Amino acid sequence: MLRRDYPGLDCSVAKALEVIGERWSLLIVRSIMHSNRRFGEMQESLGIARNVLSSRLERLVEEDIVERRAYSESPPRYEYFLTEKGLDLWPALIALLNWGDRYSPTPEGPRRLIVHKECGGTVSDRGICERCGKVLHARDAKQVPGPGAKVEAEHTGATID
Amino acid sequence: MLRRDYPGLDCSVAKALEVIGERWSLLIVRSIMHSNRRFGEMQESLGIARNVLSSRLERLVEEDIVERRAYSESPPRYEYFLTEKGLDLWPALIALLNWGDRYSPTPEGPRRLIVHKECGGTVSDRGICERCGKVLHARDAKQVPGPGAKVEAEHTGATID
DNA sequence: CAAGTCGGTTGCTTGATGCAACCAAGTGTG
DNA sequence: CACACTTGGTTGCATCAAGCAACCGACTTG
Repeated sequence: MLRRDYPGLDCSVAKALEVIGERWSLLIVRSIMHSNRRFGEMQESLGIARNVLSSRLERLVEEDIVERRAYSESPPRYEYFLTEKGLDLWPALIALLNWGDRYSPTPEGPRRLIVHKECGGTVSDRGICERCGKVLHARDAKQVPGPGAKVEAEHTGATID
Repeated sequence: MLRRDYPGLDCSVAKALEVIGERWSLLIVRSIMHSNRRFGEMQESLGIARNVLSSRLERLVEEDIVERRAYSESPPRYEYFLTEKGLDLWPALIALLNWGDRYSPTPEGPRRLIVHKECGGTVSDRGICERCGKVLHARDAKQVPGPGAKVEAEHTGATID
């Protein structure tokens, strides 16, 4: 996106999009949710330009959506984790994922299935377990490959720690 | 956004963002949901450049998210409506709205409240009525100004027809 | 009959994105 | 001990999208 702000718009959707509405931002959040924590992993799995990934991560850290932690001092090496604010984007991602599944389907079926870790039930577009009925959050669910997944699909079975 | 596609990404979130992830697209959908149906209304309420609005609407019509109907033959005048596919973006918008409210709050409280038309209950971030517990869709809810709304807030009390 | 309305389009400038090359500080390999 | 490789970026450049203002065509209103 060009300017990331929507000046004068008194709207919480606009406020949200000012922060995560830039191209790639939500996909980076999703990628970290799927346990791609390192710069190179994200770059490769998303196919994003390195300079753009760098600037997006910087912004996401500024906005307290992502946390950057060193796992090695020398040479300096970093991993990126979602904060609570970042994890709270899960319902929006689930809603978008379901919309994408419904309207850009693969012939074989959903690319991914979201399941409730505790009971194994599938998760609805509202992030609710269809078996036990609980309203779930990011940590309660995991992703498993669905019938429409490509074989070389990135990082299957990921979970949030 | 520059290129609107995310080539090689086997992910329904990416598929969704290819369609509605460009800057302004979701806000245009939201604007039509709030009964801004005409070019000039949307342009003014969003503060978007006219050429950009024009190209976004064209794309949204192509993608069958928005429908363009003439309400006058001569001079040709048009109104834009959401299709079912467009209305199905409601859960994602609600999720983003709630996230925006939580993390970019006004001191006074939410800018907007979403209420269930039928029973008047407030609607949760999952699009569920907090009074009667029903899972709602776009047509079941309406928006009313909340305590954090600016006085000149656009089009209050809008509903979906 | 001049000014306003509506729904755009055109041209120009600015700025974001994509791509490839480069860099720095290590580590592993013969 | 030299040389390639890994990781996590930065830099420079070309291209494409967004913002802005002006214009336009077909009416309608005063």
